[in-house]
Amino acid sequence: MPTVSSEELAAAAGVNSAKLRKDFSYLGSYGTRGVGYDVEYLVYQISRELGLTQDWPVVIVGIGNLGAALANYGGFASRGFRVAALIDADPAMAGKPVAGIPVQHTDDLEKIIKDNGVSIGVIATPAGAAQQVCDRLVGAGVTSILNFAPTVLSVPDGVDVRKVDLSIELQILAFHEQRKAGEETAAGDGALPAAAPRGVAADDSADQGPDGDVPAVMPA
Amino acid sequence: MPTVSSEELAAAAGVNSAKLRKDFSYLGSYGTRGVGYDVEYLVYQISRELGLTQDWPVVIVGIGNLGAALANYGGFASRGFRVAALIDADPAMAGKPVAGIPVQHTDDLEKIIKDNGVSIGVIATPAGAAQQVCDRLVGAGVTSILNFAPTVLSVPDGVDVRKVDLSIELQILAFHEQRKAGEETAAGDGALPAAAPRGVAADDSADQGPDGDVPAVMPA
DNA sequence: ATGTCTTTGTGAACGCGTGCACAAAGATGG
DNA sequence: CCATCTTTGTGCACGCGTTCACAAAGACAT
Repeated sequence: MPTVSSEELAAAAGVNSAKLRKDFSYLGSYGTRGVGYDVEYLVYQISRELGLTQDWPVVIVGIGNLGAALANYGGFASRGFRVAALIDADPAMAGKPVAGIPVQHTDDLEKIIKDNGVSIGVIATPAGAAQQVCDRLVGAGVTSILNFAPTVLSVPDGVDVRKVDLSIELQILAFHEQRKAGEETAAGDGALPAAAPRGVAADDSADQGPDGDVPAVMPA
Repeated sequence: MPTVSSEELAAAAGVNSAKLRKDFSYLGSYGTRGVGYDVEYLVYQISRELGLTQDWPVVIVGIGNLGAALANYGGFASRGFRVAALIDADPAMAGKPVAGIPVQHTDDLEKIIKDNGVSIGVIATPAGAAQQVCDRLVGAGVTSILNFAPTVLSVPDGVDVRKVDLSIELQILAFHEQRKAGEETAAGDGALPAAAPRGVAADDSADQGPDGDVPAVMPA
């Protein structure tokens, strides 16, 4: 039986082994002391807990460049997601296949949602249409929404919304870039004391993920 | 002189006023006790600290659906970003305008970077090309990279990389979705004790952003 | 069966960010 | 010039997640 120890896994992932064991313990204990974790069972358990073993039908609304990019994105299928339908408000798009899936018109949104048992919707429309599309999705039974439009959506309780702002990551890079360059240029006219915010200047670890890394305060 | 108090700002943003004041204090103290913050100066200071007043030329490499979506994305300009060039490996793309900017061939990558003084690069290529493109960008002087390709890039010290995985947000939604549905279905065959991980079950606040919200452990 | 050795699972300590509460600062009015 | 009132700036305490460190559990050899 192939096994791995928490120590090996931790080294490979660059995290603390105790944290890893504690995380695993929340899934229930199925490691064997003195041996480690059964690889196959571990993969299965994590996959199941994360929902990777399920089939999640999703609809993408707004088939512009971004919507098309998402429809073509290969990373979804391997994570248990299946693009059940593409929806766009432009009648000229209707019937045209994108990523092998024919685009359907917004008029049929409710029917599409219900026929496919969709509970997750992706909004890739212009900002102006986002809230309206959101309302219709929720009305049709969608309870989780991934929003790429630059708008804060309001939804009833029980509906999850996650907003992805493509420029925020760039913003964070620019913020760090500015710090790199700012060392020699010193303060300009504003007389900033250049006090180091918590953790920002001391950011040595080369993580590649979205984490608390930059001051959170800033309106849209 | 128009002013705002930390209390007003906090109420509008839905955060704690003390946190807000403490955050502002890291930019240096320029509030007036008994009055509040000078709006105009506050906006200027935050904009400057976040790099919004600067002009950040960026290049986008890989003009597929995603690259085109990024090139067309309106949110960049208002944040101080300017798409200086689009680069693609396909000779058929060369010269063709996307979002009003002519696509240039990968062969000229180094020259383009240097001529435009670009320090931030966006990689929207297929996974296979990402590391190679990354190396060339870094070699040409780019010190910050936004990576949309599903690959962990290795870069020398001093170069920042942020990885955006479009499926992770969906994953998080699916995870919550599963919890919503899982309440009545109870445990399956795996005999999971359904112990509530820290903070996940107790997620009442309806935030819409990427924050520590889901277990971090999972290989790519 | 007994001892040793490896690795898990977890109680306890630590560190850090957030929120509370208050003293200091400055405006404003008498 | 002094009193009062508002709002900032910040020391301190609390809560939570991470890390340490070790006892318990099981495998494996003798």
